[in-house]
Amino acid sequence: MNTEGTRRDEIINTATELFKDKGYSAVTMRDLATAMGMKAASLYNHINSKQEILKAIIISLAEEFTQGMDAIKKLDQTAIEKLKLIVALHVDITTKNPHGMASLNNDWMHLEGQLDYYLGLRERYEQDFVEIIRDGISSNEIVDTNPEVVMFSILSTLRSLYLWIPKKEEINAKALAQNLSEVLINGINK
Amino acid sequence: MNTEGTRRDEIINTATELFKDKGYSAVTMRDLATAMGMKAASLYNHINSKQEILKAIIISLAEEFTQGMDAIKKLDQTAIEKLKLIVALHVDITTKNPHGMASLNNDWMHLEGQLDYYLGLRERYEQDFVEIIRDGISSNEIVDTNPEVVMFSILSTLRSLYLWIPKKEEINAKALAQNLSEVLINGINK
DNA sequence: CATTCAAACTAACAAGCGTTAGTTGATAGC
DNA sequence: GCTATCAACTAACGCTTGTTAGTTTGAATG
Repeated sequence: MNTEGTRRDEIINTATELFKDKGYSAVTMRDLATAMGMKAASLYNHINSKQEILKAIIISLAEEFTQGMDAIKKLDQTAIEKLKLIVALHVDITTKNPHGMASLNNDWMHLEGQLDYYLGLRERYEQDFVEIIRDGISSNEIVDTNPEVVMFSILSTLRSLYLWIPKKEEINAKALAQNLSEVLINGINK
Repeated sequence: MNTEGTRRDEIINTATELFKDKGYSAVTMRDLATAMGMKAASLYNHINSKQEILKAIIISLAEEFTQGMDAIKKLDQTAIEKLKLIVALHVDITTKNPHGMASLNNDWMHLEGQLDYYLGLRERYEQDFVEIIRDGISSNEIVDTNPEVVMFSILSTLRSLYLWIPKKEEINAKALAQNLSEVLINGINK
């Protein structure tokens, strides 16, 4: 029963920073230790394994998305409105932790014990997403195209936000979400 | 002056396959050798280093994109028409080598000697891309939004195609490019 | 002052890494 | 049949990897 380790959190934050640059596999415990200003062995006073760090970064983010989607799909809203909320969800989570999103996107396959759990969350998320699009097509809100192509197109953009948000600090989350929704939903054709 | 090594090509193709699953850093020369049905040392009869394999995968793809963009930007066409050609370019290259596209997207930072060259090509590509969008806004073809947001949105989708194309064999390249252009340009709002 | 405790340290481990050197056996050209 | 070439092999190298064990330090608590 402690105050839940600030030192452990610092290690995880530093690791997140390093993982986004070179990926999980290319970052060594000695790299991480150097970045923390200590020796590699000392890291093990705070964490149990390298693997545990990756899990801490990825799983909490994945669960945050699942939770957000669960809330959105229960709402009594139009499909288009739900899509806008999904865009806002991604912008929000990514703004708070863009480097962690790099690991989520690129290093999930190096999860060992939690790989199946992660894949389950992801599949469920994509199913919920495509379901909202199908509803929108049925209700005549959304143009009648392949719903998987639509989801893929939107989700690819949202998943890449982590690459882009850190470069654009002038724009705030709300404005970006609105701008992005506009482009993704209404297109760019005049 | 030989027939330019089919065996070397097989190694590179096999490596491409392995890299897309686990990334460059997590694939060992012994993994690659096992997948080729030989011992690690034997690989060096055909290639000079692990690094050289990565370079062979990534640089040729990057140059193909540069070449495609150079051709498109010289054309006397509307901006929207040029965007459709860019979509087709990505669908085309990705369909021919989806696994290589995984390395291009995820392992470029592990290029050593050619990193600067690669980054130069990428920057030029993105500049050409955003220039086409700016032209489209000036000529009143494209809605007046932040051109970087537009480029980012489209390019993210195109760069993620490699994840998606291998799962959708029923759809052909031409139909996919058309479908995607429709969604990206005209949006999904009815 | 004595004790406790967190958080750093040194030293070392077995395993795995990319790569090199030198060798072998099969195939093709003279 | 001799020779050259190709593509595999065995054996080993020096280094790096994640991780463990045991120790030291300095600050807080009684």
